[in-house]
Formats: sequence, structure tokens, C-alpha cells
Amino acid sequence: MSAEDEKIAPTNFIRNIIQDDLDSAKHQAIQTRFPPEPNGYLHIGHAKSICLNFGIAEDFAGKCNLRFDDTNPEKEDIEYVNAIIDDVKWLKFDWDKLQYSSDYFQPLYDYAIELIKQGKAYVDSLSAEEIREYRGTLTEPGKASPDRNRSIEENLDLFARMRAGEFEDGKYLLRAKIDMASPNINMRDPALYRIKKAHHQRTGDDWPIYPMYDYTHCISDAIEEITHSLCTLEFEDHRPLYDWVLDEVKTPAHPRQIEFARLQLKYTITSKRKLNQLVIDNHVDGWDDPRMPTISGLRRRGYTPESIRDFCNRIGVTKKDSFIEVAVLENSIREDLNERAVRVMGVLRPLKVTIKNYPDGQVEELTAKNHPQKEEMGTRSINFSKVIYIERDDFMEDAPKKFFRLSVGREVRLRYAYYITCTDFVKDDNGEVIELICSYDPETKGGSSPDGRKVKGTIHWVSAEHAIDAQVNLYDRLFTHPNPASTEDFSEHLNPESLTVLENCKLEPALADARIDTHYQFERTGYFIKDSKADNLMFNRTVTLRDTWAKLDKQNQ
RNA sequence: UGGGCCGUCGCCAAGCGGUAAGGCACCAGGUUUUGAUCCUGGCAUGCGCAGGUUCAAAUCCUGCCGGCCCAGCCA
Repeated sequence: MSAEDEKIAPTNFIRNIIQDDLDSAKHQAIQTRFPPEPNGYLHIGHAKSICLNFGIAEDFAGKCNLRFDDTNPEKEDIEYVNAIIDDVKWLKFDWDKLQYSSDYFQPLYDYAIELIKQGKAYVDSLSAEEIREYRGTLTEPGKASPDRNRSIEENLDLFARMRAGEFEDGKYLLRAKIDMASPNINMRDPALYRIKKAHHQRTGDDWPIYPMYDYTHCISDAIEEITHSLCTLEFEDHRPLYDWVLDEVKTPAHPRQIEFARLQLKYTITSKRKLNQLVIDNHVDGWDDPRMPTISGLRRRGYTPESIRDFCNRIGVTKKDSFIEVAVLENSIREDLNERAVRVMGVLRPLKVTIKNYPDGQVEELTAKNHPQKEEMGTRSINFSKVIYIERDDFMEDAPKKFFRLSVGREVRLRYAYYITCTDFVKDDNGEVIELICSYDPETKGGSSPDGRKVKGTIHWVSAEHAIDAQVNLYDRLFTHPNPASTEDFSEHLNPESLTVLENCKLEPALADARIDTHYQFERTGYFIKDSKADNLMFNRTVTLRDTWAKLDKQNQ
């Protein structure tokens, strides 16, 4: 999808900077990168970064790399790299190069030696705890480690032995020699390399030492000749360090780091750690549970890549902390699905209706449109018979005047079929309505009357003898708190009604052959997609339709 | 409170000295065999606050106020 296909043409301060750099010929071509750490699944917040980085490459005829930031083997896993690759592809973005920070372990090591030789880095033997003490506080400067003035020769020797695996974890640390009194704590001799005898998913046991993020990221960017290194706000304080390293080391380029605010969505969590906890504690069914804000969860829920890209274009990119309302995301998916979803009829909570004056055993074939505004999507034939199911909510014993559906004495249109009038109803021992008795007007076949009389309501239905049974999963927000991450225990704010399982829904028979990649609109109830994992026939509700009645109903209560 | 960053409509967001775009939400109408879609109209004499500069300030200056981030050998 190129810029002209996007519904909302994105423009933001980063794109302005890039346009300026192109106009001023500072750069001939743009190179960006999306640098996830493979320690979890991608979520909607990453989608913002993906759309930004890959979107810029697309729109400015540049390139974007996918680079796994895999410098911490204890937390990372091949399962995550594969999932991330799938998600980026699913969003329909193509990377120029697929890289790993670990591809650069050797040059990174060589650059570190260069730094030591320049007297810009030293091997420290202080313990982690001592280093913390020496670092000082936000208001007090730190103090120098006794090892700060170790000779270059000794540093070189110690670092070589660190690399050779002579020492245990934590014994030594390679630090940049910058300024222990800097008001920016990141500049108080930050760690460059730590000893960590861990098996790496790509480099195996080749390295007993691993480089830190601040040191790795800028050099990786430079090696790939990234022009604009886009990251989130919390790295703003790291930019002086990013620049310091690239100023001290001879790399082919010096990318510009630009920070933007991460996406925050109301009523949801976007923290890999917390999402992982939901999975581990079994609050959800896995990373791809349709309630999860992960790319894989949204996919299984029935969101389309186009809708997510549209959403990312709508929310903008700035440096301001903000919370996006869920309605924006829902608007994006509704807009997309309204165009592409195949209309069908499905009754979620069935209420039996017997049409008294309809001939026993008769079955009529009626024609229904697959999309009300799109002729090209064709029609289908549906069966009508004496006993049908309608939605429970479409009948009220004591209906208010504005209720345009069924009640004794009221007439409605059965979509594509006939006008029916409710004459009576049957209750069970609990006083629950279990059946409606109606009569139909044979003159209204197809849904219009020769006498021109109007009915206010049109409801959906399915023929009892032709219907198929299916399970339908209805989803609601996962949290009841608008900002669960701000609470002391976000798991206390889980929405107990985030999932409603409906077992005996009655659907049009054609849905038995529903394709896993086809989006359906069950008329009047919402957009659905067949679950990609279930063995039985199961549909997930992506999002409801806008419901003015529900809104009015709520206001009246 | 040392440093960094941010404050334009309920939620986002344009704007870059010339007199407040747009989207979502909301409200009011119209069309409609989905109370859907679609269409029309409404929605900041105001840009965190207070001063100042200027013919002219959301845009420049000064001072306040409020919010976010940083003391991992995580990223």
C-alpha cells in the first residue's frame, strides 16, 4: 500500500524533518529500521513504530530494515523472532535487510578495543551494587571507580580475557569513561559490556560477553547506515550517549536519533512484561487470545492489516504523552469491514418463532444480497420455512413506543422474507419467553407490501430446520480501568465480561464452509471471523456494529 | 527537588508572526428491507496561566503552573 492508498495521509514532525533533509540534500535516500527485541510478541504499540518506520521508507522511496535487538540471550527466544517476522509480514510491510544485532558482535568488540586504546573505556571490577553506589543520585554527582585510571594495556588485557571466558559473570564490566558528575545519569560511565555466560539463540556459546543496548544500538544503526533512528521518548536521555559513542568510534555514518511518544490505548496494556504475565497467569488463552492487544491477537480477532495501518495513520506521531480512545481503533476496523465483509444472517441468542398461517412443510428460496451497496458481491439464496429463529432481543413483552421490533400486536419485516405480526407467546415454568406465535402476510414476500404500508423494523432470522449450530465468542475490553498500567495491580482490573461464549447460535448453513480469511457481517449484530484455531465451528466477534438503539436504551436507564 | 521532554475542543492532531485544518466522539436532521452504511449541518472570540514585544502572538521573550521520563551489569 503506497501513500495514495492510505485513507489518511500521514504527516508529522518526523516526516517533516526527513523531507527537509531530502530537500537540503543532507541525504540522498532514507534508511530506517524497526528494531524489536525478540523477548515477546508484537503489540499495537509496535504497530505504530512499524507503520512509522516502514511507512516512511515506502513514502520517501527509502528502505527499512528489520533488526532484532538480540543482545540479552537470557530473555530472548527464536519463538519470538518467528512470531515477529510473521506479524510484520502480515501487516504487509517488506524489509530491505533482515538483521540481528548479534550479526555485529565482532565489529562491536573491535570498536570496544578501539575505545579502550583511546582511553575512552575501562574495565571495572566494582560489583553491581558498588557501581550503583558510586553512580550518585539524581541530585548528587557520582564518584570515580578506583579502576577508572587503569592503564590501557591492563584494560586491553582484561577485556581480552573477559572475551576469552576467563571470568565469571559480574566479575568485570567494560565501562565508557565519560563523566561521573554529569547531570545526565546515562553519561556517568555507562556499562558497555557485561560478562554473561549464556547460550545465545544465534551465536551459541561463541561469546561469554554481551554488549549493552546503548553501545550496540547506535553502532548497529551506523553500520546499516540508518539515516533516521526513530525510537520512543524514554530514550531521549540516551541520545547524548548515542552521539558520544558514534563520535568516538569510526563508523560509516552517524544516524540521527529522533524520539516520539509511544502509543497508549485506553483500557489496554502495552507492556510486553505485563502481557506476558497475563499469559502466564492464564488470564488469557495465550499471546494470540483475541482479547490481547497483540498483533496476533488482533489478527485472530478479525482485525485487518489495513485497519491497523489506517489506525496508525490517524493517531499521529508527536512527542506528547497521550491516550488514544478505543473508539478510534474500532472506527478503523468498522470502516474497513463495512467495505469488505460478506453479509449473512446469524442468530446469537435464538428465540423460536412459529408462523401459524405458513403451510406445514413448505420451504421457499429467497434471494439475499451479500452486500447492500455492492452489487458485484452478488447474492445468495436462503431458505424460509414455518419455524424460524430470531434474536431474543428482538422481542419485548412490554415494549416501549420507540421499540421498532416485535411485541404482541406489532408487525416487523423479516429481512428478505415477509412481514410478520406477533399474536402470542409461550413461557416456560420460569416465566421466560420460549416461543413466539406469529402470522405472516403472504403478500409481502421479499419484504415489501403491495398496499405500501410501512413497518419500522427489520429483523434478521434463520430457518430452524436449515440452520447450523455454531459457537460464537463475544469480546469486550480486557480491562475495566482506563489505565490499568497505572494501578498497583493491573490484574485486579480485568473485565470479568471480556469474553462471552455463546454455544448454540443458529447460523445460515453456508457458514459451515466459512473460510478462515473471510470477514462476515452478521447483519445487525457485528463483524465476525471464523476462529483460526478451533476444531469446532467457532466465530469470533471482531467488533459490534454501531448501535444507536443500544445507546438510546442506555440513556433511558 | 539535578537533567531531559511535553502542555491547541471530551480523545487525538494541524499550525512554525497575519488573525484556530482534519479525524474520532458527541448533538440535530435526511436517505435506508441492517435502529448499519451513506449524506447534510452543529461542535475552541479560544491555543496551561500571567505579564511583555509587535500594527498583528497559539506562534517571539520572561516568569509561573501542571504532566511524563531517568539513579538495570534490561531494551
